[in-house]
Amino acid sequence: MRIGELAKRAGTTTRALRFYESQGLLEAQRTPNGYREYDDHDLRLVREIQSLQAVGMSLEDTRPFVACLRAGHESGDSCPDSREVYRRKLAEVDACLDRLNTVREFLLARLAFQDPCLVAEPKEFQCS
Amino acid sequence: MRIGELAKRAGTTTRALRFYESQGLLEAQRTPNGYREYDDHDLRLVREIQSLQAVGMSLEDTRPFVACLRAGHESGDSCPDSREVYRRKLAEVDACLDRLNTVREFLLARLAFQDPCLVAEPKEFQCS
DNA sequence: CCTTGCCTTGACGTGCGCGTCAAGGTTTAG
DNA sequence: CTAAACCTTGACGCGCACGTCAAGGCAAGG
Repeated sequence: MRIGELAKRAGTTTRALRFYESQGLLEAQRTPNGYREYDDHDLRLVREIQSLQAVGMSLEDTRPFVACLRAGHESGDSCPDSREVYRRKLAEVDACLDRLNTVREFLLARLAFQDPCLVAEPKEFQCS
Repeated sequence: MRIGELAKRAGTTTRALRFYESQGLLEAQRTPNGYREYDDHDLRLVREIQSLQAVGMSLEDTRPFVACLRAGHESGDSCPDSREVYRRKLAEVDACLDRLNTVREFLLARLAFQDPCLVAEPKEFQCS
């Protein structure tokens, strides 16, 4: 399939696919006229990238997963480097959760302090 | 005081202060030679901006607080617009917390699935 | 032959909060 | 007189993941 169809199947854009290629994440065969030609394996790679991005990973983070699939593994996360990314990301997420909880408490305290009626009517917190 | 001293007192840079001015967040008197001249009230404004940024607010978010202080209020969050920003930010934080918790569970599930020994030795989760 | 719709590379734009020169003017210490 | 340490405006850079145009080549339908 050509780049337009791959984009359609993966639910992305041709621009994104060309960008992945420029970053060395995706390779493509070329037809005699210079068009990129992809197969189902490439679609698999793109979907791997997308699902990882969906959980907040950068394109750099996806490299080990793509390499793992390229190496012939069934899933992109069955290689040590990929799992290391998982662990690092988990640590980042935990740190972010801690921070956000602190921020949340700060905001709640400020709102409560400034607007005592909200303490009496916590309904405001749920509906807006 | 001039811009360098204000920056030093606030623990920021002259570039940041000039940027705030370009965004209409900070105003400055000018001495005859064109130098910016600030007073303690301006230092207060800068500190307000910084403390809000520290909890993840954008410069746009800080506008109502600055305006509130300019209007003569004791604290920047004693005006309706400021409290509205607090509430909006709280909603964003809550949404972000939900999302991060989902991501966290995804990562934990993946790590557990791929690396069963981590289930037996959760020590890995704490020390790296 | 012409239009339509695909494809190519290249290059600049986006948002945000400044950092980092560039090229100069001012003030103060020695 | 000169050097150091301030100050001024202006303009480009950064990171990230592309979006968006530009200018053109290729293939198929009518």
